[in-house]
Amino acid sequence: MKIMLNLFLHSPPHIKSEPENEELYHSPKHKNVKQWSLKVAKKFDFAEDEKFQLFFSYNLSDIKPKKKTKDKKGEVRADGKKKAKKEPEEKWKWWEEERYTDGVKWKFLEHKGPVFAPPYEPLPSNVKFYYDGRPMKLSLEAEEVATFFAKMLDHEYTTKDVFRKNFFKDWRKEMTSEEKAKITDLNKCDFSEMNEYFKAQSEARKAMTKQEKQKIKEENERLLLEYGYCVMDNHRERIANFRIEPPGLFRGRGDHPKMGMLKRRIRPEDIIVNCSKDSEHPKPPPGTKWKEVRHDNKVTWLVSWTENIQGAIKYIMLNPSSRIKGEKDWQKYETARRLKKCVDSLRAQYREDWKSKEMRIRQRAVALYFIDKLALRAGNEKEEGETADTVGCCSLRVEHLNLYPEKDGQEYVVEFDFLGKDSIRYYNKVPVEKRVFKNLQLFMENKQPEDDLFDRLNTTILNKHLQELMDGLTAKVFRTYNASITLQQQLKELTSENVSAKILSYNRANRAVAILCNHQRAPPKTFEKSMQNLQTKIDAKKEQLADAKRELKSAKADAKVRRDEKSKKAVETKKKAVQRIEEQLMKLEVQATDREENKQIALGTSKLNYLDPRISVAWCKKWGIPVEKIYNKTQREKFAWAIDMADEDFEF
DNA sequence: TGGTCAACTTAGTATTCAGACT
DNA sequence: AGTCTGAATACTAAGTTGACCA
Repeated sequence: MKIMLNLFLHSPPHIKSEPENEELYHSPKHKNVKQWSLKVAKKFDFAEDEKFQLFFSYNLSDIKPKKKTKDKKGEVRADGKKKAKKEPEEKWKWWEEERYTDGVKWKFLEHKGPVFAPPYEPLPSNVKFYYDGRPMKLSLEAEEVATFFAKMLDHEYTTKDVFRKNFFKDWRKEMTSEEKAKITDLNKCDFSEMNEYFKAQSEARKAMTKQEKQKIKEENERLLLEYGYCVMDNHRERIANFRIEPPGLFRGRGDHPKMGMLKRRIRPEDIIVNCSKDSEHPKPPPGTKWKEVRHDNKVTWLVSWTENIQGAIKYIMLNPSSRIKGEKDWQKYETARRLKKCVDSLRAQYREDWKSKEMRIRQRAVALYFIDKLALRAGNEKEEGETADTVGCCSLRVEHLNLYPEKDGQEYVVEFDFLGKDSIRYYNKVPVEKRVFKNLQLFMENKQPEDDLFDRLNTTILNKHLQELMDGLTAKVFRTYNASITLQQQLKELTSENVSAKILSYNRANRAVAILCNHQRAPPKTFEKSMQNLQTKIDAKKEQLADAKRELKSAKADAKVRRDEKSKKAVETKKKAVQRIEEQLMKLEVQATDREENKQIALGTSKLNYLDPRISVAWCKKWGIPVEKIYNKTQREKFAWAIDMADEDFEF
């Protein structure tokens, strides 16, 4: 199994040092061997995953069950013979294999560990920091933190009080006692020279020659090849995030009390490595140690560390295309489909519960109604002052809704206005059933605006209840279910004739879901401009159309006078031209509509996380639309299981 | 019963890339 | 070839859920 690596380890011929100024901070050990073996690989044009094998102790083709026998690696390479071009290797269909049942996530796991952030590079001496108008040389530690702030100067974050306060407090912790004594007021700090330096740097980066850019690209590819994959149970799998988050200033979303705090640098001593006992364990950089190496095959992560802002654990895990993520995703949609089967009786049940004598049951039932009807999130309690003040269903407060017995010609209207996940505003006016309305009035009676709406309910209680109604049912299943069923229904309703119109319909259906789930985005910075460009195009096209019509008219007149074949033909040609231009115009207008409607709506999140991909795949197959029109490469990789297994009859 | 922690999914935004346009 | 733009990807914050413990 370890043939390859050993072979190379024993006989590296003159190990030419790698090109200078290469950023090899991440792969300090063995680099020459790897460097060399990579060169060999390139020279001989080995297939990609053969290159990959150079880095691992594990020889995939020895164990891959389905692969036809290939020649033994060792021999081929030993004599340096060029291999036949790899035939496109068939993709592993994990969805056709048996799954683990007992909570075991894998039997074998080998990887190379994380890639650390590059070390801090001190500023050149001509780039100065000024305090109170006078230049001041900072210690390395203080300087590094100062650069984090300097880089953000153009961002409005740095104008916020909380951000500045948190930053300054953490910055001072990094200062020497002299610096601390001197630097007492952030307002007297002048980072502008540093800021300009970084701007110049990024300009310089943009202005690099092709060659230089190419070199960086190649280095990144090499890094990806070595650190970007692991071996899990006989298969090479892509890792999602193999780089450790670099230090910097914490940027929370919304009104976050911790914005501006220093996110500290992660060292090997902070890292817990998870892999199998019998794998080749990743090595920490020379002179360092891992915090711990464990072998827990009941979890999916490869590396973890504790972050210092919230004390949360961060993980390195696999890509969505991996078996371990794919199975879970598939399972999620199967749970949602089971909900479909029982949702009617479940709805009947909570409607009954609106009448319950018990307050807790009424609250539970009304909350569930919101989760079902409005696709609200569960809404866990959060620690006050630790995070932005956001809520979900169970954590709604009285101040987040207004009740209108009658509004805009509708009865029993509830107006929601609150900040949800990521501090995205949820605003909605919905007519509800009378019983719900009465219940809400009751829940809000004698309460202050900042009191909980559902004071007898939390997510634990709700999910316990749901679990009793259906195995595997939790609040978030409703979001998945409602999103997917909405897509399916909309696709049935909206579909139209030609391909581009169909794709517009698909986007519309997708958009209906995004609106349901309140997936918003900031309007792109270039939005107005790009709309304008499109409008210019449309105007030009209109003019072109007018011209074409004029020409057609005169051709007709001409034909009337001349009455010969040639002029008749000319009329036909002009007619065609008008038609063609009309179509083009329509297409542009459709595009403009699509874009306008999408201004503040993000389709990606629902597409990636809520819509059963089999619905989309089935739709594509039914209408002969290439799946590439709907899913890009990454998405096709993530949804490979669905693309392979769904036929046009698939019903969610 | 409530609090904490761990593990995992979901989320918007910043950055990079690629290809259309000039 | 250089620039501009939208799409793809990278990044990492912010949720949900369930287990465990007192």
